[in-house]
Amino acid sequence: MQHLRIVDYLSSKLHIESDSISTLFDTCILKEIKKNDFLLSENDYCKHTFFVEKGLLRQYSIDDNGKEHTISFAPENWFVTDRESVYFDSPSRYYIQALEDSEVVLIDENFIQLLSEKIPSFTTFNDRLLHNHIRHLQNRINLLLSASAERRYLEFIEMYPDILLRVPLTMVASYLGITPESLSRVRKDLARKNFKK
Amino acid sequence: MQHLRIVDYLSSKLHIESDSISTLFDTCILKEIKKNDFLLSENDYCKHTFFVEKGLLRQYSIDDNGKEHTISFAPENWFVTDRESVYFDSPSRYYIQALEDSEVVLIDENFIQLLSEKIPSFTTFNDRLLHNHIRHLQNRINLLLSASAERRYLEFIEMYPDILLRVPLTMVASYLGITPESLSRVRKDLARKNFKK
DNA sequence: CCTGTGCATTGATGTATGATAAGAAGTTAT
DNA sequence: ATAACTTCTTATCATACATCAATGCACAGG
Repeated sequence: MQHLRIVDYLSSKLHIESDSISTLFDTCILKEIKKNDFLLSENDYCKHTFFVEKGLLRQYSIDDNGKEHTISFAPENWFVTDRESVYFDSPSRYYIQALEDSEVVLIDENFIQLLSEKIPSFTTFNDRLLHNHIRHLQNRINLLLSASAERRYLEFIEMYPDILLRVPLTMVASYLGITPESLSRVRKDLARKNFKK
Repeated sequence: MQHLRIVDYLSSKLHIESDSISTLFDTCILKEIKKNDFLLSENDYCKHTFFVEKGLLRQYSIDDNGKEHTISFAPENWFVTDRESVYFDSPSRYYIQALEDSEVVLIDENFIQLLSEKIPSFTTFNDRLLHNHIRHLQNRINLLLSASAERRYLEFIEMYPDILLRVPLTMVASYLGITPESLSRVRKDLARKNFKK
């Protein structure tokens, strides 16, 4: 099998030799997906965690008025999944779509089980992932409760400067909870302020 | 030691006899705290998970303008903590305060370790708690992104009918991300609509 | 009993953001 | 190269929600 980024990623995070885990991934499925194709749709039962080898994914919901709301972006070396659907075996409320031609490693519960057995530190790492996720979600809630559109945008570019350059502003707006038009105005204001200084 | 709700709670969740875990809690600290007192303040390092035996707690942040934003409410039989601070050993951005005279069990990392060793199913339970937390946070983000103040309020009363009756509306408003005045108007509108029907 | 304090409500007014529409600029397909 | 899309911006108008200020109530403490 070809060389996988996830092997390097895990070997660095788990502080182990990449050789020692490389073979574990021989059975893993590497899936290529074209721009705009879906890995998950609403009402699907999500069965995998996706690790992004290449490309960029977006997770989003669609509300009663047909509007999209971005839950997260996932570039290279990121995990993305609908934990609610996987863990509680419930129909998903989200879509996961490729924003660029991408490659993902499909990781199911059995494989997680395998990793946990073969690599003792993997359990700890997994736990860390969960806590990181919680930290991130809680921080985002706090921002949505307390910060203006402008401040949220500024935090976004600070946190994800790379992503800003790869996705349409429409989707950034839907991540921030505002319309594309509002984001356009926010950017205009910021540009003006920076010019004045 | 007196009888603890957390023992019943865990014995029911873990499907084990309460007698078999009761003694584990002999070393646990049961703390009484008065209304308006704090279990955690901003910049503290949170060292415990709190289990609410009695009373009601609130977790909230204060923004740059001095406004409070409620992160969560915790009534009897709930766990509350700042996972970010505990897990990543970082100064907390939140306050945890008693809204009523309360009693909480203090659970530190050592005790979690002990429970994991003595009760095999506890690890699974703990994992479930984390996933539940994530599910809850993600759903809330989705609501903040997509729903009006009215809809968020309706979801709140559906989800936490009991809490609505125990906390000032000001705090409900700060949970929903609106001002008390706006909440008052939302409620007025709803009352009018229901009357018309 | 009075008085202070906190909470909810209401009205008047202000503002940030939404809705709609249209055009400019960049991108993709034929 | 032209057409057909997307994306982004701008303008106008509309609205949800915020802000500010005042009032009424309930209730706790002296």
